[in-house]
Amino acid sequence: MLFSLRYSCITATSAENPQCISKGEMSKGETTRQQIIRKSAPVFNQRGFAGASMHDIMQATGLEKGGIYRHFETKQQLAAATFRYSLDQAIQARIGDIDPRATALAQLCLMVHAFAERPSPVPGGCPLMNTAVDADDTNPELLQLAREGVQSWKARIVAITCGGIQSGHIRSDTNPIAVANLIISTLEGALLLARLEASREPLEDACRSLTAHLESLAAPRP
Amino acid sequence: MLFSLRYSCITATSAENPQCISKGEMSKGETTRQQIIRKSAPVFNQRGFAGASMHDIMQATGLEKGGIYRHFETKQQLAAATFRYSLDQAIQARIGDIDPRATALAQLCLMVHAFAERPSPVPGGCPLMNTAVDADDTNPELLQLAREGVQSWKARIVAITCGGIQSGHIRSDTNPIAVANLIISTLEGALLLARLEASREPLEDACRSLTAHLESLAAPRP
Amino acid sequence: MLFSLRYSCITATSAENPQCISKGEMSKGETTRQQIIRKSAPVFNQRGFAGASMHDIMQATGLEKGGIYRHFETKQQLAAATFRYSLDQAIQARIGDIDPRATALAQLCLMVHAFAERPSPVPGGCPLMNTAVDADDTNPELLQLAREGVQSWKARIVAITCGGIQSGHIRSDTNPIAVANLIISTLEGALLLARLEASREPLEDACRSLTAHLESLAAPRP
Amino acid sequence: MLFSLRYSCITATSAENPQCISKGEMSKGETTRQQIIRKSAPVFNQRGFAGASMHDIMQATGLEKGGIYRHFETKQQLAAATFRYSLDQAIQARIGDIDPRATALAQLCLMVHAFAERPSPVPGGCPLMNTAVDADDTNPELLQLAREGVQSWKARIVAITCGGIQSGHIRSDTNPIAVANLIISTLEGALLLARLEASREPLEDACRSLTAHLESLAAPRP
DNA sequence: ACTCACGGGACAGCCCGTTCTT
DNA sequence: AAGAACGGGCTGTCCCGTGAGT
Repeated sequence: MLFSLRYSCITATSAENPQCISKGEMSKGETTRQQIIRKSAPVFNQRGFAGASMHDIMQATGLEKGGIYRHFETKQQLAAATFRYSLDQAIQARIGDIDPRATALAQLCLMVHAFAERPSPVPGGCPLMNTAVDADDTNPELLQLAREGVQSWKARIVAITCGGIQSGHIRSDTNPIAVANLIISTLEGALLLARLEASREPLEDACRSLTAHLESLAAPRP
Repeated sequence: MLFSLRYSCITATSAENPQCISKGEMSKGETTRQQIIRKSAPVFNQRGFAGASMHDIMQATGLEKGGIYRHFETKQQLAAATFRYSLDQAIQARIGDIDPRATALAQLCLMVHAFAERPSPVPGGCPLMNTAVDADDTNPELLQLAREGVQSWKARIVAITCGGIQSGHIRSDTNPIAVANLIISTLEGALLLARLEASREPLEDACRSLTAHLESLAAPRP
Repeated sequence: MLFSLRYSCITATSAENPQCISKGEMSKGETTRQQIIRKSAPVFNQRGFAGASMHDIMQATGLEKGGIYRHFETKQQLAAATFRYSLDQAIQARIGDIDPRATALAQLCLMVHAFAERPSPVPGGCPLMNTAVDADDTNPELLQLAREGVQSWKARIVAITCGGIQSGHIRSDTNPIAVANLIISTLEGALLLARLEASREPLEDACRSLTAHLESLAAPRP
Repeated sequence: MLFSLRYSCITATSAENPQCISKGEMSKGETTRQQIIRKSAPVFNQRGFAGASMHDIMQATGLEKGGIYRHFETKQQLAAATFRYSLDQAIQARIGDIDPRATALAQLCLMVHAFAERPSPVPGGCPLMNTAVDADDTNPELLQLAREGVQSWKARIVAITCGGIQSGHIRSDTNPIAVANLIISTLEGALLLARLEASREPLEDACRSLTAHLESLAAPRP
């Protein structure tokens, strides 16, 4: 409840032209724009803002510079759009199919498992971590987007936890924010480790640990 | 025991010319080289390899290009040296003063607390995470260094845990690697969150959670 | 007499489609074409050929590029058309209302005063000087137009002077071409000075000097 | 006297590193810098700021971009330096050898003749006129330089005229500023005409007219 | 008749690295 | 050992012009 506003805000910023998607109709230019974003997303996600050149974007999209710059005024704007897209994709892949009618703990467990099991839909790893690290100290705009992204994710977890407390499934002495911090920290950290070691093991360990922790939050049956 | 070899390996790679340091004597050139590394480290750590220009390095070091390229053949080599330096600094700051005669659990707890409480000695955040994210997909050499860094850290935790099991302070059914994965994952993830939110809260939550987890590993008194 | 041909030639080249104007009817396309010229003229006059981009023209006209290129094959052609328009405007503003039945000297004085007192109807200063300076060494076509423009202006002065000589109002030992050269030189130079100093003073000085000079050309009463 | 300050100011700004020239010794870089200015001056003077590309400068100087941008931070700075050089050259060529001990009127006549007879030492015409027209409405910095240039020229004429009045050679009711305005206007305008017509005639006419005017300023012998 | 979309090349400026000089 | 000077190449961006679509 407390965070519903913030959460809705992220969906608004991350969805590119939702009305077009819902209508299923797009103008020629809008289609191209979406294609550019889709094709550019891996480039930025893998190489970072400074490491991705417009030449790379040209190759990835198959368009010439003139064609790209018609749809985005600057590389910065393109990077921002691709980040929103990448984040949106990552969110959809991980929490898109969580049943809101399930128990709060079940929802959280599902979120953790989905995160641990499904690789990032956009090549290059978690866009949130990538952008946070890449943009820190150099690109305030992108950093702000990453900030908003993580806050909305956090808000989502807090909202579910609060719901669980209210419905009596989660112990009332639980701190929702600490739960969110722990889940996100452990998952993102495990992702980093898994990337470096090229192994799924850290993710599985994180998943196990978080699941155990979540179960310990269950309210005792009356 | 199992990991002692690897651990010693990291100290070898991360320490720049330890014999010089121990001797306390350095040639003029070597001093300059160390200065370049020390002054460049924050630049690479904050902006990444592609984002840090030689012009930035020149400003940071106060040297002209010729002066820098006398000591490093390429930007790549300089970046590698600064990464080794940054990582070494980070390790020393966090686990340098851990008493090897303390209990295994005490050592691990101290490590966790030191990590959570002391900021990175090199500005720009954890060099391990930064380099892992920055070098992934673009710079195999730096990526390999980050890989070695995290593996040596992991080996250190595993070694302590194994020691605790052997000495009977840690439950024998404990998986040392899972412990290492969890510690590193949670701490690094919390660091990322803390950076994005500009708050120490995530780190404190991670510290609390890890401490509780470590205490649960204590072997029951006979 | 001698220059009447040349003078009529300038009106032909500088007037855009005079037959349409006389008829008072224009097709849609022709109207648009005229609008483009009218709106683009200040841009070219202020920034020069190389300095005026098609983007500037688009903003000034409110049309897209395609809409402009329908009416002009190249930027060069558009620039030529706008120059002709600007020059025509400037001429009309300065000598449009000179009564051909007045004395030759009166006509010349009026011309001088009109030039000194009325600013260029197209923003950016005298299109003749602008184009001459801008096109010299780089744009032969525009340079030729400027050449024709100044020659026709000169021809006009020469014609009036010759008329004055024939009618006995101007001393017969007067060199009409030198008169034209002096008038044009002094006025254009004063315009340049006035622009640089943002002051009307140079123009007034020039006007005074030319008036005095013209009066000295009056034939002595018999 | 009144304008001596202003006049000295222009010589200060227009002379590039006068101490080096006087000493006759220049470092390698300074020599290159002077060469760049000397070779670039005609390019800017002929094509204008927007019309002159760095590629043109490269061809003219025989240097690569890196070599040029070492000495000038931006194209703008290079253009400013070349303008100062061009103006200085033009001034030296026209009034450099005027004997300050001659009569005021003689000095002015010599100046007029020198201007009319000697072509601009830097190809492309009078840098003052070129820059004034080119920079107006687009380049305030260059415009300001042109402004200062013309003001210093004017100040020079005014100073000579004042000297003539004080020494009794010039009629005391003469307005020095009007004299300066007329001389500059007529000469610059004639230059424009001469350029357009590719003829020296307008310059000769201007010279004749100005000479006559100057003679009319002579104070009557007592 | 005009907008939208795109191509390909040119622009100023910055990049990393090398060489010459001191 | 360090600085000064220079070379090419690459960057993001803007350029003029064309053609499909409405």
